[in-house]
Amino acid sequence: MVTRIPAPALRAELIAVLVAVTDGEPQVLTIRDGSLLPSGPFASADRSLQASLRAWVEQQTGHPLGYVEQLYTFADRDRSADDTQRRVISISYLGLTRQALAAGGHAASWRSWYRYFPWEDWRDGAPAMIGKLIAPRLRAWAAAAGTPALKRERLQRVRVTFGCTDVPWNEDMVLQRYELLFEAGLVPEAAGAPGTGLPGAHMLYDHRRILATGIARLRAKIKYRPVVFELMPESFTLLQLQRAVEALAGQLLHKQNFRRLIDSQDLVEETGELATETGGRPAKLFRFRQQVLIERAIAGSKLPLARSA
Amino acid sequence: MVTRIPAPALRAELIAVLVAVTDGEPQVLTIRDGSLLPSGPFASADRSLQASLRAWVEQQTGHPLGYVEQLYTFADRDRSADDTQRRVISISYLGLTRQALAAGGHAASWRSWYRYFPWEDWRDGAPAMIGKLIAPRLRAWAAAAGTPALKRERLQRVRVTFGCTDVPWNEDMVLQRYELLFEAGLVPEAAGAPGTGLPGAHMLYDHRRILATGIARLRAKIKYRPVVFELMPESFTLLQLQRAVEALAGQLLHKQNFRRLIDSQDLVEETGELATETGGRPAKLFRFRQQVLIERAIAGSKLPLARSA
DNA sequence: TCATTAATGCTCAGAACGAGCATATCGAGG
DNA sequence: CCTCGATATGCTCGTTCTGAGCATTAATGA
Repeated sequence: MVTRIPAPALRAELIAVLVAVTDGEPQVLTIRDGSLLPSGPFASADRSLQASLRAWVEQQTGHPLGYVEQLYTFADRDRSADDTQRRVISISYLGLTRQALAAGGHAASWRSWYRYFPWEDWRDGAPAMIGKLIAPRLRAWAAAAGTPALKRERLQRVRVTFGCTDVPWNEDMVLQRYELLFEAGLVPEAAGAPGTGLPGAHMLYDHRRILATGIARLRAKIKYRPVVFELMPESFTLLQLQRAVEALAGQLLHKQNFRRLIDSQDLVEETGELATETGGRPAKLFRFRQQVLIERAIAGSKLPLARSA
Repeated sequence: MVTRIPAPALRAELIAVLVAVTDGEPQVLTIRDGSLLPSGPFASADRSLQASLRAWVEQQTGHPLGYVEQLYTFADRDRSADDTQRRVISISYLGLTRQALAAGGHAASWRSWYRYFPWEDWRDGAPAMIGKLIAPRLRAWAAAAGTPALKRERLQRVRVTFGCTDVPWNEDMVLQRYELLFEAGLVPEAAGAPGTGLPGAHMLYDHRRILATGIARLRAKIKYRPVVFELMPESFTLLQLQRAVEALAGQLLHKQNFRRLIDSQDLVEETGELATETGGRPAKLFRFRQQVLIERAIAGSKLPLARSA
């Protein structure tokens, strides 16, 4: 069972989905004009994977990473083909950071993640493109299935992932939706499908899939772990906090319920100061109670979803 | 940013946490007299990681893997030290299988996972060892802290992870508990801590930690995904299903509420037959409605926890 | 027949949640 | 000064979810 045959040589690379929220937009760090996620070799020196990622990101972007979480590991044939098809193990991470700075070094830049997944942004209601473009094409793809059984299954999947009819929209299924589009040949990344004019920028290799994985993970996580605060400045108003959550979830929340939930969980405390920026009545400023991270490793910053504002 | 420096050679290994439930006991596949999880090299051939794992497990154990999910990837110095400290990337997986068979090949054997984590089994109430052995030692460790602040933080962590006093027991924190014991030097795996007589079998390297990760993941998962069924035979009674969930969660459930939940979710359908084995009134047999996996990728087989039977 | 073991049906109270109404406070513009 | 626009904040209501317990039914075996 423990076969200690020396396996063929591999190399490992780290791929990062770095997220920030600025001005109510969820941003992701990209390179090469937005066509790639930042990635680097695993510096075998003596660091762990995570430390290696941290060091490398901080060196590149110039500011510290808050929360870091492993996303997924996969192994493909080496894409750079520098060798004779050496295997590369890609280990992807999700990282949250407080501010989208100028992004130090080279050609790195922050982009709204809805640039890559415009259909995921429901903050202004259901995006028209779903009903007008995506759904028809997906149905056409389903209709083109070989057998009736396969056709039914495809339709089912379209219904479940893209909702719209009887099934409600589920903001967590980012990856499933992307994979469905991929399978249906509706994204340029799919082999033999030269970009069928669907809105949304694509990426090279499978980087858009990795981004989808990161978004999905983050959207799921904010519901039961207080990770949003990793993306907030030191002090903030409850509305800013709500806007950040909404940006990530791609959905608007019911303001009063959001507040009820936040303070029923003792997640924040008043700083005593007020913010007097935006038109209306000044809002109290809050800060995250770091304590809760120790008090309960569970926490749970669930977010109350609503249909409209 | 995309530095294409050929990284030093590595090797990759797959480590599996294979779980089955037999006779109401959660079992995990081990080798070497229970001291290791099964692991194998990543066959670089042309398979993906997951396919590689599947093939290798099925070849070794002789029966198919149901559900497979990646756990975690980490990189340590090569433990086997076959080379000059070549790095090894360990990719761990959680796999669910239907029956704990004789476990084909070599010295593989199934063991109850509570053999390694006896304090995690609360089906007969709070294990006495927690109050009598674990808690006192952890408190002693906390008391030995350098500064008062550190001491308070340690006590806090003990309270949160092991519950008992005001904080209720949380069955998901398997990993946190193990790591706490590790940090406190109460498990033989910790360097310089030659087994301080705590109950629970240990494993070599970090395999017990990996097992803890797998258990934690599975305990969390059964609450929102219908994965229990991967562990059940074709048809089963509701009580058998409940016992399986209880075995995994390490907690007893309220029978009526469990049933209410199960059928409110349309997870199962009657086969029409009855089971007439155990003493009492014969129970209806059910089977899992495979349909739900397509109907809603969400599903959610939450489990209602209760204090007692 | 009766004790035992389960399966099953039903109720109830409290918590959680979605949704909406109403009021309070600010700045800016007439 | 007063009103409007914009936001903060307080409170209520009905529904659903959930934990917990009571009661009844249906089989087996001594």
